Amino acid sequence: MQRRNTDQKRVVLQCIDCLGHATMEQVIENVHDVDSSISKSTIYRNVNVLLTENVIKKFKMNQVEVYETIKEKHYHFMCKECGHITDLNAKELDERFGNLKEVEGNQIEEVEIYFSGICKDCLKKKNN
Amino acid sequence: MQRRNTDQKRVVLQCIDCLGHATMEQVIENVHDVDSSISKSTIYRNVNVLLTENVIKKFKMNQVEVYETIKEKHYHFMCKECGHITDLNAKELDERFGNLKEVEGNQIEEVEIYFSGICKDCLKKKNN
DNA sequence: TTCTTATTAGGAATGATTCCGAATAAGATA
DNA sequence: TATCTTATTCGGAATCATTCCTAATAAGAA
Repeated sequence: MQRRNTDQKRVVLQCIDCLGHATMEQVIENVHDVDSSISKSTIYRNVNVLLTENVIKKFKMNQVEVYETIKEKHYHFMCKECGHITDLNAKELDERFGNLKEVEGNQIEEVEIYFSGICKDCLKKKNN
Repeated sequence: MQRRNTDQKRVVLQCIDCLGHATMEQVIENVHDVDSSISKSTIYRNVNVLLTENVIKKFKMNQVEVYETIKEKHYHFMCKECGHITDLNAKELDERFGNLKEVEGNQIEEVEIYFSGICKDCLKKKNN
């Protein structure tokens, strides 16, 4: 099937990209801020199209489903206080986690890691 | 609120326990095999009760939401060929992952790790 | 055994997501 | 540029998992 580029698809991608991390609810809200005539079904469809095109990806942590555009490899940290998700630089963590190829006879192809705790900013607030 | 033990709750827990890892669909099916008069809403409610009581936990990997009883700490490996989930012994992995307390200024309290790839059994089949 | 009230069955309500069909428009072709 | 094919859109209906509601039931304390 020949894919087409539409304004609607561009808006959906742009919203996910500039939000950084977004729930479906936030994507819909943001898209409607830009153009409220874009229907929900179009937003859902384009999110799925972008997922199958590997332009964005979806993950879930602490019960929250989140979309983001695919950039360099990194990990996620969610703050239990403020709920904010921050990207963690992959380098430092990859040295630790990246070279695991086999565990108990099973061949490992992917490792998903989600960190949670208290973020830098909330730690500061607590110490004041 | 004073919690009560009911047959329905016991059946729900027993089913999750002996299934090892179960989707909600599998839990419902299994509970109904034992006693088809237990209503869906009762199953859902008890699963949620067991979650808040920290008797079972829920996690999601590769788009599949799974329930299991809480036992010793371990990690999960999902096979991309057969879809089966196996537990990985925590010891070996904890030495590697367990002692990370801080990354980029954020205080880490929990680390969730999900492995996927090709399991022992599917590797064997491929090599035959 | 009695009494309080947490729990249940079962069906209705909810809400997120997908489906559908006629209208529109992307983009290939001449 | 005009024409044509068909992917995409809108928007409302359909779907489906989950939660809510209410009268009836039963756990477990007294």
